[in-house]
Amino acid sequence: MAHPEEKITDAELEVMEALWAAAGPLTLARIKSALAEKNGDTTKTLLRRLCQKGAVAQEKREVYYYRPLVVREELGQFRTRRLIDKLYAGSAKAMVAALVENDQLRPQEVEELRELFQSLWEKGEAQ
Amino acid sequence: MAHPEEKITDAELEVMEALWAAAGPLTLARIKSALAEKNGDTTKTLLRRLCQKGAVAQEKREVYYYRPLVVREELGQFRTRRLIDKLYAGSAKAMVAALVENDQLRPQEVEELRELFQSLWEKGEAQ
DNA sequence: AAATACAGGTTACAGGTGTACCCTATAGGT
DNA sequence: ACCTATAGGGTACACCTGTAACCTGTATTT
Repeated sequence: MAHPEEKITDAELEVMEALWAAAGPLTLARIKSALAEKNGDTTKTLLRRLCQKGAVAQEKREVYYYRPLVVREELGQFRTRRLIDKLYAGSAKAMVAALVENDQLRPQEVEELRELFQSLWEKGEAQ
Repeated sequence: MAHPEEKITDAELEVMEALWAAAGPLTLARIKSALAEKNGDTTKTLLRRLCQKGAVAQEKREVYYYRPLVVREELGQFRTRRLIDKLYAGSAKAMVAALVENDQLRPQEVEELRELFQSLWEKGEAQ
């Protein structure tokens, strides 16, 4: 699959979270316990689908080990971009402004972002 | 439906866009031409589903007029919050930082956001 | 050894989603 | 008056998604 990011569903994302959270490849047993799933068969299905989609690789040892092929940050970027395009007319700034407008940022975060944009801007001015 | 925002699909969103873009309620004919749809029947289905979901209201005159019940900005906020929770560990700041990191903001926008956060911060310091 | 647990592989199945067809009545064009 | 387009209402259908059952062979427990 060219862009596995596009196709990862909500339930599949939970499995990806387990894989991302781990230091290395995980067995099915580890994934299931990480997810504390009632019926582990569901996890098996999700893993199979993720492999089909190219979002996860399986490595055969005594037992299969699973490893994420999609990077969490890239998925975040992809989803964010898509959201901006669909609901903020393509303007990332519009989304950030809406976050401010809707009080989604704590004072502490406002302060940190102020510093971030300040230093970014100084860098821009410098050249 | 309690939260129609949760359930609006991609295809349905196109119809919502047409309704949001208009000044007032639209007829099916107007919506179809706004969407320039090959097969207008699909739009009929989407409109019907949106009405069922409580995202759109129909008003009977000589012919039905359709009006959005979901507000674009609220849908944006809802989707954004969900994305932040799922892929940025609930931190809006992390998402904004990622936008910066991934060069999703034009210099002009950086400047505007710098001013925005600067004035926000000054307001915060003031009290 | 018998019983249990479970990985790997396959199949199932209900509900959601995108896309579309059919039918009927009516309105507008010729 | 007749033809054509189409709104409104219903139905269809393949694919996706969440959830899970079944089977078989092997490994672990008792």
